[in-house]
Amino acid sequence: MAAVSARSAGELGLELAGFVPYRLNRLAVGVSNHLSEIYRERFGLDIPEWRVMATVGSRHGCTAQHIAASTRMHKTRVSRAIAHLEQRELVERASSAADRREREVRLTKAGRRMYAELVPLVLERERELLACLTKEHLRGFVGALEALESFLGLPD
Amino acid sequence: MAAVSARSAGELGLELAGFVPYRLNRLAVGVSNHLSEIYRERFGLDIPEWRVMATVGSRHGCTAQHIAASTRMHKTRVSRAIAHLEQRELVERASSAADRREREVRLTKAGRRMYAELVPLVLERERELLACLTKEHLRGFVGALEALESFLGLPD
DNA sequence: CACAATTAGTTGCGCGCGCAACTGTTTCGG
DNA sequence: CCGAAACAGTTGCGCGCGCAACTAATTGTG
Repeated sequence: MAAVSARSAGELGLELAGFVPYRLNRLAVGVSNHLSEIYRERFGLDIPEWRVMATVGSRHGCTAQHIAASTRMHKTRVSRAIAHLEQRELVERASSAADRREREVRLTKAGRRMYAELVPLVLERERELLACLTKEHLRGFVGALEALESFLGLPD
Repeated sequence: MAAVSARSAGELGLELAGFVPYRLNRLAVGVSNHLSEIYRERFGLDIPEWRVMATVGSRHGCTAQHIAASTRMHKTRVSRAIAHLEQRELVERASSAADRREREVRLTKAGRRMYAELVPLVLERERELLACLTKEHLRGFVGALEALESFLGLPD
C-alpha cells in the first residue's frame, strides 16, 4: 500500500519490486509452483493436464471445446493435454453421436481413482495457503480478484 | 469468498473457476496482457526486455546478475533479453574494470529516451487498474500479496 | 602460490507453446 | 437442396524457455 501510493505520486523511476502487475505475476508463478509439487511430483501431471483432469472430473464427460472455454487455455494446448492423458489411459474419448465433430472426454476408472486422490490434496494446499491471510485480507483479496477480473473483462 | 468457503467445505468435485491458484494465474496473465499492449505494441518490447529496461533504467548501470536477482528471471532469459536490447541499441555493455567477469549494462541515449516515455504510461496503466478497487479491497489485496509472498518465501 | 571451488555470463539442446493452416462435420442462406 | 460459412479438433512450424554444460575470471584454502 505504502509502496504503491508513494511510487505513483509522480516519481520518475520505476521500482519493479513494488509494481503490482509484476508482483502479481511473480506471486502467481510462486503459487503455481507450490501447487504443482502435488500434481507434478506425485502424479506426473503438468499444468494443462491437471486442468483437464480437474475440468473433466467435475463433470460427467465434456468436450475439448468446453475445457478450453472453461480453463481459458488455447485449444491446441487442450488437445495435446488430452492426447497425453489418453496415452496414460486416464481419460478416454468417444465421438459424440449427436455431433460427429465433437469428441466426449471422460475419465477412465484409473482417471477417477487419481482424481479422487488428487483433489483433496490440492484443496488442502489451497486451504493452507489462504490460512496465512487474516479475515480482512482474505475478504479484500477475493473482492479485489473479482473486481480486477471484471475490469479486465475476464468472463466468469 | 463465498465460493472459497463453500467449495472447501468438504465437497468432492473441484470447480476450477472458484479455485484461487487458478484464478490468480488467470488474473496475472490478464493483467500482463493488458500492460503489454503498451510495451509490446507501442515499443516492440516483450516481457523480459521490458523488465530489463525497467531494472536498468531505475539505476545507473547494473549487472545481468543483479537484473536476474531483482526480477527473478532465469539468467539465460536475462542474457538473451539484454542481447536483443543491445542489437536495438537501447542498452550497451561494458566489461567491469573491477571484476572482468561482469559486464555493466547501461541505457544508451535512445534507451533513456524510451524509458522516459515508457514508464509514465506503464504507471498510468497500473493506476487505472487499481482504480477499480475500493480502498478496503486495495488494502486487503496488497496485504494479502505481502502475506502470500512471505508464506511462499519469495524474497523481497 | 597452486589448485579447487565459486561466480558471471553465454550457448546447445529438447520441449511446450500459440499461430496458422488443415480435415471433417454441421449449419444456414438463397 | 447446394454451396458458403462456421465450428470441433489436429498438426506443422517457428520461437522462447529452462536445464545443463561450457568459458572465463575470481576467491578461498592448504
